[in-house]
Amino acid sequence: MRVLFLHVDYLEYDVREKALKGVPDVPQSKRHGRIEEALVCFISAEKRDEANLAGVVRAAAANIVEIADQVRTKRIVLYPYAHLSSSLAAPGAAQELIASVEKELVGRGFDVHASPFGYYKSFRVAVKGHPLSELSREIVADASAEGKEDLSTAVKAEAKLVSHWHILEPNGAVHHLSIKDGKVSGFHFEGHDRLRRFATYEMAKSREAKEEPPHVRLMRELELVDYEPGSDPGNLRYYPKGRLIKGLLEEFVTERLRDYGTMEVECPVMYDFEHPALKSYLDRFPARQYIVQTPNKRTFLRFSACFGQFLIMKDMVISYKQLPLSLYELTRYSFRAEQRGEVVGLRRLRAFTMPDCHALVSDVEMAKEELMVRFEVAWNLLEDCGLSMPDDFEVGMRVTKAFWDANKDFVAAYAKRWGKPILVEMWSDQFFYFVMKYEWNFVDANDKAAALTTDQIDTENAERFGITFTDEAGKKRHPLILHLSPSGAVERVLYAFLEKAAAAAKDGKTPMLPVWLSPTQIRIVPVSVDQLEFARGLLDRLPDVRADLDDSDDTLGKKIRTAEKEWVPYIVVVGKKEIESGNLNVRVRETKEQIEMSTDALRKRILAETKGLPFRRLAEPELLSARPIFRG
RNA sequence: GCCACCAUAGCUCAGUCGGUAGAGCAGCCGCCUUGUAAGCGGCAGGUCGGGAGUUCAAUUCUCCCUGGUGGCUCCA
Repeated sequence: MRVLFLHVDYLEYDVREKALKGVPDVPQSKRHGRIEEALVCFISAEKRDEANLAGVVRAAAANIVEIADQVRTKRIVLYPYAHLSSSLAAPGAAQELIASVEKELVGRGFDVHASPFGYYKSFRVAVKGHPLSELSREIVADASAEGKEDLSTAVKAEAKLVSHWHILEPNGAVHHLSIKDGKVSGFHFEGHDRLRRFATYEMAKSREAKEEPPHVRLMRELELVDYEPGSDPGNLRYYPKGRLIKGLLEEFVTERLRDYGTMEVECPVMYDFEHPALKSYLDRFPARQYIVQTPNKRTFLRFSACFGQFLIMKDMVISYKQLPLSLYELTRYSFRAEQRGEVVGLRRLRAFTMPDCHALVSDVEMAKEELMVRFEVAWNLLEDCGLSMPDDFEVGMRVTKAFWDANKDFVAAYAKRWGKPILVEMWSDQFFYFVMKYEWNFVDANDKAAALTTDQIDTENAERFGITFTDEAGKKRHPLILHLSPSGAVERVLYAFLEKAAAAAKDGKTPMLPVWLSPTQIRIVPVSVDQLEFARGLLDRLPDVRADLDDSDDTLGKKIRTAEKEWVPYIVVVGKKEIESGNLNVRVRETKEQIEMSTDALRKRILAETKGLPFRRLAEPELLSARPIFRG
């Protein structure tokens, strides 16, 4: 069946003479019609429709309802129109079909007019002209039915996957969880409120009406990151201060991975859809990629560093003596065409920066051992960069039943090392390429969980990509692959810092970033212009920290306020007293106290606080008067 | 992707029952030269997100699009 849709101001027709013999006479009262504000459907029923009239009626009604909803009209005109197809259905079938569609639509509450079938008619029509006002569709019963069938095959397969939820305590105790009316039971969550919220988030998947996550306002107010309407949703712009913070995090994570002993590589961001090794990997997730048309092939943008590194690994010659062996890349970016409604702030992006480190191991024993080595790398990394371990996170561990049964000791040891109860999801079958994975989830004020650190034991991809190593016996074997993102997406680390600061502010504490990430570490504020020159001299004595100078002619109170709004951790006020004494009056954000110390003592204090962490100079000019505003 | 809501100055917002708009902050100029979160005065600043429709007239009403927010769905 073919349908031409017109959204009209009016349609007016006059019935002329019969086009088909044997159609019933039309009474004089029905020989003229005028319908206003309607969706007009010119319909041609086709030969193939006769095979499945009911299916076509259902599909047609669904299409018409969809478009009527879009143009927001309840009035529909069905206008038999034979000229859309060269393979028409028999008149009887066509008539029956249109009548059934009419009945179906009336049943759904639409105001339906059907113009007479089998007559020549003259008509006048006024089409609205907006983009949806003219559409044509080819409606096939089987196609829509088949489409549903395909979808449900995948859905069915996934539905077969049975999840069992548990809480695993550090002492090894296991508690089965169940959920009823959105309430999780089976474990006493006293003292573990965030774990309860995380478990509820994972199991119930339902959330109360909440507001915008606080980090979205903060990331813009602090002139760190912003939306970029000129790109695609989830592709952000970073202002100098945001780039500074992100760059420091990137350097830090990469440095820690090098210390761990990985080998850094760099891979393309786009890959050939038709590459045989990628095809089967991708087939399960066809809708999620960004597509790029190159001059001669269709490619997709990488969603992680996985296959870039796998493609290197499959060409490598590897001995068992070299295992465990790992490759690393900080992807800038990984691209995922996430659903529109899911993209928000720094929590869920379409382009994000992810450290990704894949290790080859010979067997499960080595996998478990190496996974815990990497556990410590990730733990120390997060702790040293300023997050609280394990307080700021909740573990979600996913295992197959087979892995759980065979490695109970290992899983229990993991919970013991973590030091507080963890959530375990157990799957009846291996549905994904891994037998075990864990994530460290940050649970924000809106009870949304975002996974940061994650590691997985992958049993499938070495074979899929043809990655091998030679074992002691001289035989080629497929290794297992660990997939570690030691910090998770760098953007999410910043998200966690901002959400943490917002939560602190809500508790009446002063929100701030760790000193090593603060865009300005020291703000020098002269009491009046008389101290400007002295203040400039101080900048020279603070070469290896981020110190800047408020040289505006605002009042002292105003300059303090400006610095506080920027979350500057140390504010130095210089007036006559300080010039005389040579000591500085330092306002410490964290403790809200004012202390007196020498310039060098302050410098050393900051160097001590940021020891072992990367340093970058100021992202903007050191004189505030020389700085543009990126966002009011 | 679906449903709902939102989009007015750089920022936060008010307003126009259809006759093209206003405040505070920020900016600029001037005065003040300041002791720990907003000194005073003046000036400038808007295709009221974009396109189309209705209308003598649209920022206002209608439709579409874009961007954002919440929920759903999703989350390798």
